Amino acid sequence: MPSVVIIEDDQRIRELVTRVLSQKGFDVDGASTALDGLQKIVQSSPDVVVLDMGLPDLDGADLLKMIRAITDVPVVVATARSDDRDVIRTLNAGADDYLVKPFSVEQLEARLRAVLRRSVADDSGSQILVGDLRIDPSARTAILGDESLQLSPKEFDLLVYLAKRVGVVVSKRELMAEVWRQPYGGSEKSVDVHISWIRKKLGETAAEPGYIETIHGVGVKLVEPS
Amino acid sequence: MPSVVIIEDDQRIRELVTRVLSQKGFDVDGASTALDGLQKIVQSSPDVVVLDMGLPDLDGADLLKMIRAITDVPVVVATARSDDRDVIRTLNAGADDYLVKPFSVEQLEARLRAVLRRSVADDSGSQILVGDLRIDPSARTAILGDESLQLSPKEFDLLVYLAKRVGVVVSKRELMAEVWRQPYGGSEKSVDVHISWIRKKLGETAAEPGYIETIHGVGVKLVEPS
DNA sequence: CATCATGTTAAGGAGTTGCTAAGACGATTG
DNA sequence: CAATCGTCTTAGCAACTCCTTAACATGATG
Repeated sequence: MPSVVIIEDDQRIRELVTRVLSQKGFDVDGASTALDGLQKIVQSSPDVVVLDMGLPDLDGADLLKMIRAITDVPVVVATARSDDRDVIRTLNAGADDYLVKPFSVEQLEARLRAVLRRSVADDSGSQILVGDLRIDPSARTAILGDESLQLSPKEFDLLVYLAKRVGVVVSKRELMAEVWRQPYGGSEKSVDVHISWIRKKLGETAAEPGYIETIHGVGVKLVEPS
Repeated sequence: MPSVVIIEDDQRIRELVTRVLSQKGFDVDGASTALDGLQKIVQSSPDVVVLDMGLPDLDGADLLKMIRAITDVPVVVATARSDDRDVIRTLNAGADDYLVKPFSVEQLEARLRAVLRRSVADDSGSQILVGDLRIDPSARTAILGDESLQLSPKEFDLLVYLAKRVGVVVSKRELMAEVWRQPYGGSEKSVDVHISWIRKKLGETAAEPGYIETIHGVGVKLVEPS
């Protein structure tokens, strides 16, 4: 079930959209202010965001920039102005699609589904090689030597994130933000546990590191084993 | 001209700081609420942010995390509490420096310039070479000849700080402020101990210096061994 | 030579990490 | 609709690392 956060100050519109989209099989969360919306996005990592540009407390373009800075979540913008330059500027600011008010909920649904389809498809990239480790992000496979590794989703994402930065120390904070998509709040203990699991599957331990090295008080890095 | 965003709800303090810092050559932008502050940060990408932790509309720590999630802009935090654990928690939450209220604008200016200096010097891209010593800040590795050095976090940070200023004498006070992040008091004895440990790992002593030289009564410097 | 700054080592405690196990949660299946 | 499976999170404890402090030694300075 795709999840949506809708940021819209007009209560009637918000409730209407929420009700109809819920019926259509979306998991909808509403916010009436920019700050509330930001928080909800961070907390629930929705699949798509609907953003009204005419919020009373903050310029819509600024909020869009903030959202873009935090996540790559697709954003569908609803605007009252139909000005061409405005639309272009909005799309340049990082919106994935737009709607001109007043819009029907059916229109909105169509846009949402289009955006969701697009975001599923866009996984590009080639293989990553580190030592005897071969990782294919788009196929979601990891092969060590000639043995295929059975990694859980999070384990795989974590390994890919490290593999894209071979030799560079990455902090747990960064991992929470980038892999877990929880820029704040989240406990960083999960990182330790997942690292431990990956190490086990790679046939190594923290005491006898091969690919994954811990830098005490700083983070971890993936390296070619020596 | 360095630009500053100051987030502070007390109008008198905000205006005072704004006026004085403007005279000193800063481009100052004030915000009285968390949301306004976030907006200004996104809009103007300042060189540094001054954040009062005692905002009425949002917990300071939360706002700090949000700022951290959005940008890497340095943040100097002003707090009313001088509690040690509090300070530590604040720095861990991503603050780059802190001030205890009430503070003079001169103190603030000094902290700002320190932070700015740090972020300019933060050329973390490349390696640093001194004699047979090769230091890579992003991988957090230090190699002497062909032997990898096992340095603790503080030892590494200290060595990097010295290595970025080869041949320049650095005082212990400066090291306490810049490496230990304790601009005020604080025993400087730890510096001696850490220097000693680094020397040992570099295979030298104070009596037979190689890379690290002491200038009695002044400080230490890193040099190419002769 | 008296005094002060620095050098070095050792020990304690605070904090971090590693790893196992148990619960929570959702998806899948019979 | 219950049972099962896979996954993620949390809790907890052991092991470990690191930093500080203290204490004493050594060296510099006037």
